[in-house]
Amino acid sequence: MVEMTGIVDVAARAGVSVATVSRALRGLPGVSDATREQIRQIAAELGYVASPSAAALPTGRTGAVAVVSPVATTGWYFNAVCEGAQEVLAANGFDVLRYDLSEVETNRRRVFDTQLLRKRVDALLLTSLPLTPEEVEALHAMNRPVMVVGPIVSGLPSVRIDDVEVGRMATEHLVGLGHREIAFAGGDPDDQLGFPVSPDRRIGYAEVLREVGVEPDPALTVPAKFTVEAGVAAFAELWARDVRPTALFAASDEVAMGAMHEARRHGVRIPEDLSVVGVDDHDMSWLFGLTTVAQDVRAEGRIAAGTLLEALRSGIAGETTVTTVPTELIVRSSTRPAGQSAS
Amino acid sequence: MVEMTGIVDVAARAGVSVATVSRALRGLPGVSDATREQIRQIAAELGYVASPSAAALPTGRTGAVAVVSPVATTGWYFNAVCEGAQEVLAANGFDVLRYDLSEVETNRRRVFDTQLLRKRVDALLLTSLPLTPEEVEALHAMNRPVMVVGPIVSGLPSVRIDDVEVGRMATEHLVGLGHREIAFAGGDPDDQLGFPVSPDRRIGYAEVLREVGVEPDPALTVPAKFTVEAGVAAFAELWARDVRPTALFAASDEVAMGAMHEARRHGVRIPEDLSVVGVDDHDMSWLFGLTTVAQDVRAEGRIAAGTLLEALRSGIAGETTVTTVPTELIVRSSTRPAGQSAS
DNA sequence: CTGAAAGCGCTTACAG
DNA sequence: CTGAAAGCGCTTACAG
Repeated sequence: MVEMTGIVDVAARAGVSVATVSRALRGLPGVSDATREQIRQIAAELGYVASPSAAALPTGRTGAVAVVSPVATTGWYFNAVCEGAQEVLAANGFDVLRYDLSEVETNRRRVFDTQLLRKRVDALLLTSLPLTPEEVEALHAMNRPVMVVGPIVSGLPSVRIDDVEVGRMATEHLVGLGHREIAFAGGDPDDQLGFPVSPDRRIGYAEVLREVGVEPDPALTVPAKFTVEAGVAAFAELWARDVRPTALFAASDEVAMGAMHEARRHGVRIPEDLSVVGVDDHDMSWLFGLTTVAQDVRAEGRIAAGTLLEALRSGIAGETTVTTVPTELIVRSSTRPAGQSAS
Repeated sequence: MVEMTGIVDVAARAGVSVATVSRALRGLPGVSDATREQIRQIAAELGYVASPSAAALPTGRTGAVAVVSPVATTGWYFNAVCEGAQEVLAANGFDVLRYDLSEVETNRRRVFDTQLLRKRVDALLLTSLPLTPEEVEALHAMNRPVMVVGPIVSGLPSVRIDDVEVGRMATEHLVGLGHREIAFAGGDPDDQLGFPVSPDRRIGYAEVLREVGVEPDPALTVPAKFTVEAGVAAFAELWARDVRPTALFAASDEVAMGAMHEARRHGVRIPEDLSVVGVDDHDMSWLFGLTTVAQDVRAEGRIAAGTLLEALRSGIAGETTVTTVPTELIVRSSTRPAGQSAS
């Protein structure tokens, strides 16, 4: 092992005890300004940095927070949350440990092994993760601040958007353009956990349709996870059902992108033959001219991280509050008034 | 602090010393099978997991590796590398700490503060990071395994693709289609560090052009960082120069996407008026029908992580070897023979 | 095969 | 304002 300057080196060089060095460097009271300044100088010269492992032992604080997300593949959304969180965490000297739950079984056990994670991080940030009641229980037992970004999870504080409202905004836009035969693509048929995001968006969609006197047609609803591939499959399914809606509300931009791609493959022009609205304002959505209900995912990550830091600082577990951040309709070129099929 | 079962609890319950528990659980020799099995059982019952911080102190091993990437914004590529790396790292029980170098000045200092990082992680994985000689020096001084994914960095082992060959493949494809006026978009004009990726791709491009008797025209080369926005700007620049190439080789798919978008805005049809080739096979490239020189970025991350684990396991610093992974041309609909402008 | 004990590098009452 | 000392939860020679 190469020389690693430790606290004793600094203490020796400064002619004080390690206790004083520890207090001085961490800004604790009870150190004269002169001494503190001198110690700082020496620490800087020596390039001394306290070992997080060593500091974690007596304090129980690791200086790290975990960001847990499902299936790495789903990509953009989770990375954006993580980027936002990481931004504020790093600025506050915290490390971030990323846990991706790809192989469902294995990794889930690992992540929610309270012992494991509790010894590793001071707080947890979960992104759009379906959780069982037992898992929520385990998280509480961890006795560490937890935030979830995405859905409301009973018993856990979260940062989210109003998904029903999202569904309303998208559908109102389409309805306002005169569309009445509007398909909905979203919802994971394999979801056993009642993950509410897509269902809520669908509720908003259904509400608005009924408000204009249209009963939502089950034949116009197709399931789709939050991926481009699911969007492709969703449109294919609609097409196979022989329904020909004039508009499509996709539960996410990625779903919308896939659906648009598949639609074009069938000779359906967008927006001439089909108007499409997505959700998220994915980084690439503007390239597709995609109209979307935008959310600031990175900001959500930042807010969640900030709340976590606050809880850590105050030592208070934090209320189980739900912070709802605003969304905004961004109209681009994938939507247009109904009945204008002839360009 | 809530009850955290520690090694003493397990030892007490098993009626053995903590030393034996430590050895048994880590699979070290010198423990009878019966004892080991019993200890395992008890540890499982109690949900005991060794504290990484506590274990790190005597061993100097944190069980974590850092994945360092520049500017979070550049997105896809770095996330893909990280996903690949994380996959193998997590499978081997390692945590991954992500460091994004967004605010250049500040974070760079932070990350390359050898003391800081050395006390935090056992190994380092750098993605496409321009490094100064001093930084390479600092990395060596850290005395920890380091791998870089992307460019060859003198003195550091890396996993990369043959960028000159990439340039050749893309250009040969276009030349083979009969194109001779081929633009190149790539290279960061602000780069002070001689980051070789784009320049190498350009070398391959120039080589192939010369081989068919065409002297590369400086007017057909425009700078572009690896972003969609840069691609937009690059095409705009070409357009402003009043050059009208029949094909464009973009240094990355994101650049290509931006360029295609801007081209269409100017009424340039793809591929009728302009053939476009990118590099990477970005997750979304197929949606654009983009012809590209594909690389398996996640695999590169996996390989780099595997090498790191091997170095950690063997204790050997590892050769400064360069692993070159293959690339493959994927032809889609953004390229077509020259001179077929009339559709 | 197993244990007692020192030590890893910090932090934190407790004294002074 | 400052220091001596115990302790955080492990690992690892060293004995036996």
